[in-house]
Amino acid sequence: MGYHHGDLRAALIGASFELLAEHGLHGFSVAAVARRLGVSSAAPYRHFPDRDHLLGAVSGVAAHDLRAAVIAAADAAGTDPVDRLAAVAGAYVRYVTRTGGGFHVIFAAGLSELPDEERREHTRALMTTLLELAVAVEPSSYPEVLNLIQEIIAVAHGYTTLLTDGFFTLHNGSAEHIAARAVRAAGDLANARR
Amino acid sequence: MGYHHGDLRAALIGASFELLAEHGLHGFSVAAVARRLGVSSAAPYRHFPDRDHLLGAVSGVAAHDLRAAVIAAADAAGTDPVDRLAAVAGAYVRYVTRTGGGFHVIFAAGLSELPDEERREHTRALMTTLLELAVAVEPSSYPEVLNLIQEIIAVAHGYTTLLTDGFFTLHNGSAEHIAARAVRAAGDLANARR
DNA sequence: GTCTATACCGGGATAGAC
DNA sequence: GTCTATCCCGGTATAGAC
Repeated sequence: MGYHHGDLRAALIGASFELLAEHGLHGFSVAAVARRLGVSSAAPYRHFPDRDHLLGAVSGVAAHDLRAAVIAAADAAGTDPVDRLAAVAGAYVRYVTRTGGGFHVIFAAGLSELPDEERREHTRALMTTLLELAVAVEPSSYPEVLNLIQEIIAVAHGYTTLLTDGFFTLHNGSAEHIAARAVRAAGDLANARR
Repeated sequence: MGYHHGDLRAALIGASFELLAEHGLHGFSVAAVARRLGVSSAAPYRHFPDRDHLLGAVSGVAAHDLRAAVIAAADAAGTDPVDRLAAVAGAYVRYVTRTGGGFHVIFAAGLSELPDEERREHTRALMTTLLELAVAVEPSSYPEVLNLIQEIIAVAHGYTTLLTDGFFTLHNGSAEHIAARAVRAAGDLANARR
């Protein structure tokens, strides 16, 4: 076993993302993360009390980084509220296929019990940002705004999971291709609500 | 261990659906299926050579039953092609939340290697039915029709996985509620392509 | 702060009795 | 056709050495 020199805690989170991106939540395990870093299977437990706490830390980083990616994509899309909201779907597909940190990780079962205030704050900020982008399209009642953003999330998440599950053929199955189609579908949904 | 009298093969497939519906693909295992039926963990291997062959049989039944549910929902929706196509999303949400047999099972990794001709035929028939419903909305080029039905599937599958992952609150999270919202979103997508 | 070693568990799969 | 018994593997987690 190699001895890890440096910030093992951060390295564990980074390696967790690699595993999630390559093999999904199913392929994530404390043992596999340790193996990838060349440290013993006991080493992670010096930094995280158990599997869920490591996954919780990953979840917090994912919520934070996904929010940044969403904001960047919206700003790159210009000033039209529909374009900005539709860009969310593209950012989601790209971020999750690249890092594995989607809503199934951010809201993974068992994590809600963790009293991790920093993580809760990141997920809350992410949802607030998404709601703000939706309210710019349809500034009506809160339930309708929530409905709209959930529609956008559903189509983006659906495309992403179908892609990572190998549903699409190689020709139609690049992340860029699917991201573009998710943006188009999200734009259609947003326009229908305007 | 109880001794199973009757059609254990069929019982194994039925118990597999129960497990999938309750705990998802993650909670599916040959041992758990056997436990649920009160038979020994070795008994399933008299009917299926390994885990993937059992899952493959489940996949074939799911494709067949999902197609029937889709056809019934389309017919119940009337004659408007958009309504008929949108009904697909509702049928998908209802069928998968009830049985666990969604596209992630029908196209589960490893199953494509199985030379199960009956299963292949069921999945092919399902896709043909879906394409027929889509082509009635937009009878243009094949790529556009494929694109449309994949959009519908993405939004239906996205809503379903978010629902089973506990993303929605209890108030907004009943299967019927989500199914209705999937139908509305699918209708908007279909209308945008018409 | 990381290692080695270990206990425990659940799942996949097989051998041989009945 | 199903059972009991068993083996192997990988994952979670802990104890104690360094």
